[in-house]
Amino acid sequence: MPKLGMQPIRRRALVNAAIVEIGRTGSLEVTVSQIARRAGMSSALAHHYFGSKEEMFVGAMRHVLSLYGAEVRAALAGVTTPYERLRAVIEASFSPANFRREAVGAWLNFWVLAQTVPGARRLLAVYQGRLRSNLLAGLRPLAGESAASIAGSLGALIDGLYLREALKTGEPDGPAAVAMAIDHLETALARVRR
Amino acid sequence: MPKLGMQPIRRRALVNAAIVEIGRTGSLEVTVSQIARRAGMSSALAHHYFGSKEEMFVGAMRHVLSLYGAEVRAALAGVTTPYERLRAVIEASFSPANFRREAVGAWLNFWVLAQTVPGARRLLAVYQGRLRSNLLAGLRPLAGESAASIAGSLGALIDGLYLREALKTGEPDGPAAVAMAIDHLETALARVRR
Amino acid sequence: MPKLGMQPIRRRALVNAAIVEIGRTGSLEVTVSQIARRAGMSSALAHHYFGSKEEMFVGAMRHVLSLYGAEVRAALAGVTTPYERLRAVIEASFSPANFRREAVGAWLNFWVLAQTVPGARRLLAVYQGRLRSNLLAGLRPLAGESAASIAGSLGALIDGLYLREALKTGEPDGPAAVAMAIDHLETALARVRR
Amino acid sequence: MPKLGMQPIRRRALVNAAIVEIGRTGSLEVTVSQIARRAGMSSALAHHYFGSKEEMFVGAMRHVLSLYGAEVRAALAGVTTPYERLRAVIEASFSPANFRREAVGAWLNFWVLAQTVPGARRLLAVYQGRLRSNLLAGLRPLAGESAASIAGSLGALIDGLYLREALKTGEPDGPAAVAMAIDHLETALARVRR
DNA sequence: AATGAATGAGGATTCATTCAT
DNA sequence: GATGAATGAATCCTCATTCAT
Repeated sequence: MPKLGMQPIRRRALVNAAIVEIGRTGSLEVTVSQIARRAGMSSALAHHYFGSKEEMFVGAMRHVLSLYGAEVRAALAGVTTPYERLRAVIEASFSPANFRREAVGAWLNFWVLAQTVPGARRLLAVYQGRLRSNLLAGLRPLAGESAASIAGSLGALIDGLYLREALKTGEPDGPAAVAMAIDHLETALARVRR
Repeated sequence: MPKLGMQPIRRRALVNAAIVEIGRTGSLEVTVSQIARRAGMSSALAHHYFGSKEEMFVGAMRHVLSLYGAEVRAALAGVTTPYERLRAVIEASFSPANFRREAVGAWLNFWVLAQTVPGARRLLAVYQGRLRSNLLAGLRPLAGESAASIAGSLGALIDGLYLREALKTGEPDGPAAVAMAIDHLETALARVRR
Repeated sequence: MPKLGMQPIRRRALVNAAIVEIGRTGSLEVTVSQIARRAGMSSALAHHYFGSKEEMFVGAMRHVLSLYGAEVRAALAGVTTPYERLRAVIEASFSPANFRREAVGAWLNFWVLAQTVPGARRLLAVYQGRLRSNLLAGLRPLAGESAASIAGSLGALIDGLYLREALKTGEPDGPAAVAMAIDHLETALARVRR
Repeated sequence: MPKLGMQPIRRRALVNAAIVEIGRTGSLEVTVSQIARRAGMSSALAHHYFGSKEEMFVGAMRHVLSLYGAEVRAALAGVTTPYERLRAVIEASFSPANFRREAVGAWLNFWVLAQTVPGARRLLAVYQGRLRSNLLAGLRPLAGESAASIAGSLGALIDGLYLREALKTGEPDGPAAVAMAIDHLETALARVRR
């Protein structure tokens, strides 16, 4: 009987390598060979486990999103008040696990991918939907009918902060981003309360 | 008797064609031949006038930014109060000329380009700098020492609104984007005033 | 306790699968994996039992020829007159066992294979030799010195009928082919007799 | 103004090279590079002028058929009696121009190609149709209602002679093939007349 | 000014084959 | 006996770029 169960190991290795390579070069113009080399295997094997370069990219995107999703879920676990919920969502967005150099660098490229590849588009829609509903859940008790509009601007602000981070040099500054988002949130809530 | 002054005409045609093609496909993976064909000339001529594909892309980016710059300048011409200045900057960002389907679709790709191509990076930095200083000029009289922070979040929000527009289907909704940015601005100012 | 005598079973399965796949696709551009899958085993096992793809093809060819040979032998068993012998050979050529869709589709490809692979060439030569000697054995008593020439044209006609069948759609029509070959034979004999 | 009118020259060179290579190796497993090299150009240029390997093959097939067609037309030009017409068709089939080593070697592969590629299938059908109608035109006056059946067997015989030639070593023997086909024809006609 | 002609370099993908288990 | 794992080698095709005219 042969060595078994390599598939998940290889796929994970490829997905990670893809994220690193995309993040490093800041571009989807990465060759399968590069990714495979970084993942420690031949490009033929990469195709064996993923079928195509595109599917590898979508797999990488899915992985980034699942990391993000896990982070959010974990942060929401210990939450009791609506405000805490909002804070948790925002902090998870800029947590060190997600707001890493590579991940942010890859993230921008995933937006581009979503313009072309339906699978990627779907994933992005799921992400946006979850972010929105998480924000709404926290905002409704605090902002009432203004919740939807605040969720919209807060979501756009978060995306914008990611975008700007992708262009900066040096490591991303998560706390600063959190501070800016929280400030936006509090300012909006303060106005509603009056 | 050679035709005179073809250069600017050809370059403009190519730049426009590049923007359309990038916007249409949502990707930088556009061939020089595609662009040249749309511009009504051979790909050899495209190279003659631009030297390389990359320079064509940078040219396209520069054109988009110069359109934006002109729009802003025009809007600022008739302005007297700081608040009007802020409003003008925001409205120019989402004016029909800039906030077109193609331009927005191309814009996201220019961010990606900036990760790889120094010339593109520089252009993007110039854009960000101008936006920031324009916002600051309007904010300082109204928000004092909070001006910098508000300029930061407002700029990020504007970028985020562009980003989100790139994924939506259908024509961009400029007025809605303006409304959201203005709302953010007024909320922030309201808080400072108290 | 290893399973005993798997080799002939596996080989037969592969040979049949190869014939089906070649016949089905009408081409030698069939992958070992396809054949192995149809034979219900891994491609590695296919190599274990056949050493190489080429040998599998030659094995498939040999099988088709041995089926044909058996058919001829059986038909010749109950034969008494030279004319019956000729008729038997012709009918065996277009018997339902040989003149099946797949077999005919594969057959054309075996001719191509024979251009490249010496083993296949030898097999084809053996087939042609047998056909010729079988025809001659029946023709000599009936046509004397014309036997050789009639055997030649009759053989070419049979091959031609196979060839044409390979391009037609729908199931091969054995009886029609037999009728045409018999007609050729009888016409030739009639002329000789006079 | 650039060098002009290369297209037909290049295409012809490629078509000839393809025929030679297919005939030489006796297989469609010929690389585009091989063909291009023999035609004296890069493989990229071959793709430029033909789009794909398959189209090159179909082009080669079309060329062989057009040569054959021209030969037949020329031979039919000086014909007056039905019998001369038949003789001309047969002789053209085995004329030195068509019955060359390479062309015959390639011919068998075109039959294989026709199993897979619709364009090739169509060409083959056209060839068969023309051959048949040419034979019928000569046979009807001589054989009346037997014309159809004789055309069928004569056509199959011609194809079979080609097929057999493809496997022989050494140069094809046109006259021998002609003799065999003519003999078949005359035998068939002799029988009808009685 | 303009373009058809031409190519080198590269890249995704496939596949026969080998090997460790 | 059997197979998942793995790869080297090859192949088609694309494309930015250059050049002669």
